[in-house]
Order: sequence, then C-alpha cells, then structure tokens
Amino acid sequence: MPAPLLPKREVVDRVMAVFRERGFEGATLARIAEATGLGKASLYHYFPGGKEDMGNVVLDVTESWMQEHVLGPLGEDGPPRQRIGRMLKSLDALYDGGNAACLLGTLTVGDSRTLFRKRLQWIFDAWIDALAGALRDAGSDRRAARERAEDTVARIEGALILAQARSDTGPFRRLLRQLGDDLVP
Amino acid sequence: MPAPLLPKREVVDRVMAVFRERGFEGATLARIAEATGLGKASLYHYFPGGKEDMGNVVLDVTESWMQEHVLGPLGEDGPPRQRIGRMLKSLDALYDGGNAACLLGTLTVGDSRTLFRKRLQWIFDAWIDALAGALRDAGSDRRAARERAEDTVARIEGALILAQARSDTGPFRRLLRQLGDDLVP
DNA sequence: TAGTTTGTACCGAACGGTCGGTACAATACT
DNA sequence: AGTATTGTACCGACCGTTCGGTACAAACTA
Repeated sequence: MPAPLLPKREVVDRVMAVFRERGFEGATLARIAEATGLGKASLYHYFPGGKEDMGNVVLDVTESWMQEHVLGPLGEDGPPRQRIGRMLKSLDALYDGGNAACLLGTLTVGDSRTLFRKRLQWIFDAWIDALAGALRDAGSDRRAARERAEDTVARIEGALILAQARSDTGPFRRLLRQLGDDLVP
Repeated sequence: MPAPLLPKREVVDRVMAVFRERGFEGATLARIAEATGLGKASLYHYFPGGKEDMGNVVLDVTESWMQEHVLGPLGEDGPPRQRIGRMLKSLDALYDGGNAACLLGTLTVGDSRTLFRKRLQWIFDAWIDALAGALRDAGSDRRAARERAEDTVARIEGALILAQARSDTGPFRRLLRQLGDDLVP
C-alpha cells in the first residue's frame, strides 16, 4: 500500500487552518482541497463523514491540544502563577501572537454553532473550570475565582476578535503579557 | 406609490437579525426571504446590490445606532460615569442581555471579514476612541485610557461569544453590571 | 521467485441540490 | 392609467457528495 503524500495529522492541521480563517461555512471543499493538495474525492478517504466529520476531527485535535497545554498545566501541582504562565505561553503560540483566529470562536457563528454546540460548550466549560481551579489555589474564593476565569476567557476571545476586525494584534499581545500579573499578583 | 407591506426600516431589522444569528455566509437569500416575508425579487427591490448591499445597509444602521447610543453619550459633557452608564444600558438592550450575538463579531469571521474590513475596523476604532475619551475625562492618562478601552470592548465581545457558545448569558450580564464601577470607581 | 491478489491512496467526472441573481408579467395602489 | 411592488420561473455557478475507476506496494500463492 502506498505511503500517503501527507500524514493524516498534517492534513487535519491544514483543514483546521482553513476553518480558522474562513469559518465553517466559508471553508468549502474546493478550498480545503486546494489547501491540502488533495482532490475533493480524496478528502472522503480521510473524512468518510464529509464536512461534519472534518469538524469533529478538528475538534478532537483541539480538545487534546487543550488537554496538553491548558487543562494539564492548570491542573498540576505547583505555583499557580507558573501554571497560568504556561497556559498563556501556549495560547500565544496557538494564536500566533494574535494573527490567527480562534477556531472555537469561528465555530460559534452560523450553523456550525448548532452542529457542534455540545462540544464547544464542553471545551469552554473545561477551560473555565481549570482556570478557576488555579485561581482558587492562588487564594481567590470559589465565586471570585469562577468569575475571573470566565472574564479571562472572554477577554482572550474578544481580543482575538478585535485583532481580526482591526488588523491589530496589540491588545491581544498586551493582554497575554499582563494576565500573569493581573491574575496572580 | 403603494405603501410597502413593511417599512424599509423593519425589513432591514429583520435582515440584520438573520445576519446576527447565522453569520453572513449562513444568511441565505431563502432564509432572509422567509424572515422578512418577502420574495427574492422584492429583496432586490429593497437592496438592488444584492447581499453585499444588505450587509452595507445593515452596517449603516449599526453605525447610526452606535452614533446615537455609544459615540454620542460617550462624547457628551457631564460625568464620565454617567456617560459610560448610558452606553452600557444601551448595549444591554442591543444584545438582549447576552442572548443575541454581535453583528460585528459575526461579520469578522469568513469572507465577510474581507468584504467589510474597512467598515468593521472603523466602527471598532470609533467605539474604542470614544470610550478612551471618556476614561481620560475620568482621570486616566492617555495610554491607560486607550488600553482600558480596548480591553473593555474585547471583554464585551468575548462575553457575547461565550454566551453563544455556552448558552449562558451570566458572564455578559455580570460584566455590564460591574463595568460602571470598574471603569470609573 | 514470479505472478496474483488485496487493500490503501488517490482522482476526474458527474450527481442532485442550493446558491446569489435576473427577467418579466401580474398585481395593487394612487 | 400609470407606477411601485411582487410572485414565478429561470439562470449559471458552485455547493457537498458519490461513483467508477487508476496507481501502487504489501501479502499471499504456485
């Protein structure tokens, strides 16, 4: 059997890139085919369930990325400040310093919101829960920790929206820089 | 000339509602026709330039809404606290307490971002500028005022994304409630 | 070891359907 | 009557998807 031109992981990454910059509905198979170098028909080998399948696989990758770079570090033992710092550094890389859109954000607009509702909710909830846990370890009471966690995730998502809309990554980069001190003084 | 079944203003509102909840690409002419109760031909009577025209008219309405409820109040004389409070109250109504998505946010994902890039940028910039002005009047120095304005807009947009993704308007409502005190203590 | 089979990777072409958009005759109002 | 408004039929382009294959390397057979 022939070796694939691209390992599946690479194909998934390219599909994800298209979703992130065009949204789910804007990511047509023609564009995905172009981005991956595969024919439209070949995409059905990698993703037998079609476009929805692509969305789910991309969300799989996102979930495990979150597990490794966000939920994991936040849940460890050790100084909360350092755990949060690790999360922030990973987010900076993931979003390319604010140049890349958030996949979760793009999926929450349009029909894809209803299509992936459960999974989006789960990922955001897990993120907020983990962050709230670290803030509680840093001394916040339960309620304040949760509120600050929600607010922090909102600020990050909003800064990414703003970066896209205004072609200005400044607010996002500043936010990541300040968040360490802000959250755990 | 016969009175139109719906005044144009009402048609525009309904088109805007579809854009807000389905995104620009997800807002198909069929759905817009259904939402307005008009046939496709009639839509081209109201919007001779087609879908892009609809987007621009909806952005016209958004701009004048911003002028009346955000830029105007923020630019007035009077206590900054009160000016900001007025903006927050209007935003709460516009976004239906967090239940409705942000039009600007949905337009920044997908092809509509490039299509309306200039106008989106202008609206966000104007919003941030006006808010920074009020914060300066409240005593912040130039730099801090601008940074807090950017962060505030990001928090609002992010809270709306979160509300959509998690079906939870809590963080948005709390944000609006707290923002008055946070910004002008 | 030569030949056959099998299974994966891939693709061109075409499917039915829907997209945004147009032409035009009928309708409804002044 | 004359004109603003609208329903219907239609268009080409593109949508996501499927079909019928080809290329090729590993596995199996003789």
